Amino acid sequence: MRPEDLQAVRALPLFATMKAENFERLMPASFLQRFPRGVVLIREGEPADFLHIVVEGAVELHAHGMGRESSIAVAYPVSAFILAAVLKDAVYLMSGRTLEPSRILMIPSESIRTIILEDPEFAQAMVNELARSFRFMVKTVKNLKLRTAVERLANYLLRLHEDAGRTTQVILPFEKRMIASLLGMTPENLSRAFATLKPYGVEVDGPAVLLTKVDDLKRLAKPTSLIDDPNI
Amino acid sequence: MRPEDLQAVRALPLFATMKAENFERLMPASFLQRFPRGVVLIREGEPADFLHIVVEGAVELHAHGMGRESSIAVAYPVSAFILAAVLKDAVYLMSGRTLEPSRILMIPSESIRTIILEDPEFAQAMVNELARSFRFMVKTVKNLKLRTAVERLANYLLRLHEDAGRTTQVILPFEKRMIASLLGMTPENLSRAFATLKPYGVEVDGPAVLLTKVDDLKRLAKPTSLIDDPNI
DNA sequence: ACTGCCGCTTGATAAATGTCAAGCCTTGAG
DNA sequence: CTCAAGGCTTGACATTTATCAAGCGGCAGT
Repeated sequence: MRPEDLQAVRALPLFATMKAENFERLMPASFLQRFPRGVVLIREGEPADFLHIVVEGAVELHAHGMGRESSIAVAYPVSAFILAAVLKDAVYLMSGRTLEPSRILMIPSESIRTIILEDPEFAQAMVNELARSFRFMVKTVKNLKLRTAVERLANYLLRLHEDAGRTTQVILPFEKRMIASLLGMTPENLSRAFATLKPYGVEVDGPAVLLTKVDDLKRLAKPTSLIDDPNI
Repeated sequence: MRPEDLQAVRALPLFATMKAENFERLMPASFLQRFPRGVVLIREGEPADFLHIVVEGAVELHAHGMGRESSIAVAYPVSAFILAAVLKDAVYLMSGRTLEPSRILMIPSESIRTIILEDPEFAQAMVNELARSFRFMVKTVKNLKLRTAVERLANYLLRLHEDAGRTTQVILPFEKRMIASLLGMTPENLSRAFATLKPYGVEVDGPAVLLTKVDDLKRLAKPTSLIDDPNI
């Protein structure tokens, strides 16, 4: 790995607190690699030989079953994905595919499991990442079980709106079929959900969406921090 | 806490590996308490002041929203619930209610967060529990997004069948409306799902269910270890 | 510029799921 | 024993969501 990359990795929250000697041990066996868009990094069912960390870009986590496929989440910098599989020395439960050209840090699982036992600060960083991931999944389940498709879309748009600084226009970060899959519906149903939201001030033009009646939309969506706030 | 209880707690996987001195520090501030059935132990949105561990009995974890309610999981001995909230010093994302008379060990969150930094073995135990919980939630999401209600019920029955030692008869562990909520459907829909499974050898008599054509049921349910095996 | 592909939308229809209401059966209290 | 309450089931119906098919429109490659 190049010196400047090493320095950048060392600055990541996951590695900033660990002991220097352990960082020295971890890195030589690791790779920081660039991937183009659309590369499958991991496949569900395979043993978790490496911990993957998104340093740059974005990775879609998705799963298969019953002849269907569904997106579960999108991992952004800087977060580890499939950390739980690595720590349990188990197989991946999800597949991972780059959504954009990305830089991925790959660390041998074995090293992670060794050092986590010896470095409390590193263990603490791993615990934080795991806890964050767990809570994200709980929110995902609540979103799926308590809301209809239209409600999920409305809340998703409101979240984009918040993240964009409450501008009137938000830009959908992915293709619509990807958003449909993330929200647990078919692309056709997403189109119809957008149509349903028109009276609530949602105007779609390709990847751009205007939210002209945010208050009305909120009354419909009933956002709650216990589902929609990524920082809680 | 009584001496024999202390001993039992010390033997739990979560505490068996930690240093004796840290165990001594943890316990005095903790309670091991009996609760009757139906007691609300924690409420979503409240700050996570205590880590709760089910020592005996069972606890339903459920969530509210949009005027609806849904069961997310059931915690059995010996597992911690809401561990992530404690570690992040955040609010609970789920409510917890005893399903049976239960013994619950309550440990101040503050102590957990302190000792996890000092005791690598304890941190490791926490990491294991967190990783297990995370993977459970991933499987829950896959179950919800990839399967229909009938398929979820079929797989649930097959799991009970496995757990019971592949006997022809399985006993539903909860009231049907609770199972319906866990599986993400209404009680009415659960009744109809049972009826749909009749041609696949599923005969219901109150809480007892006969599985007379397990192979047929499996062909319908298509169980996969990546969703249905709790130990993977 | 043409053209084929692909993502998206729309319509028609089907399937899945939820809602409301009624009735059955068990259970527990009086 | 009687009876009320609650859990469960069933029927009728409404709503939500998926499926299938067609067509639109932008975009990349020839």
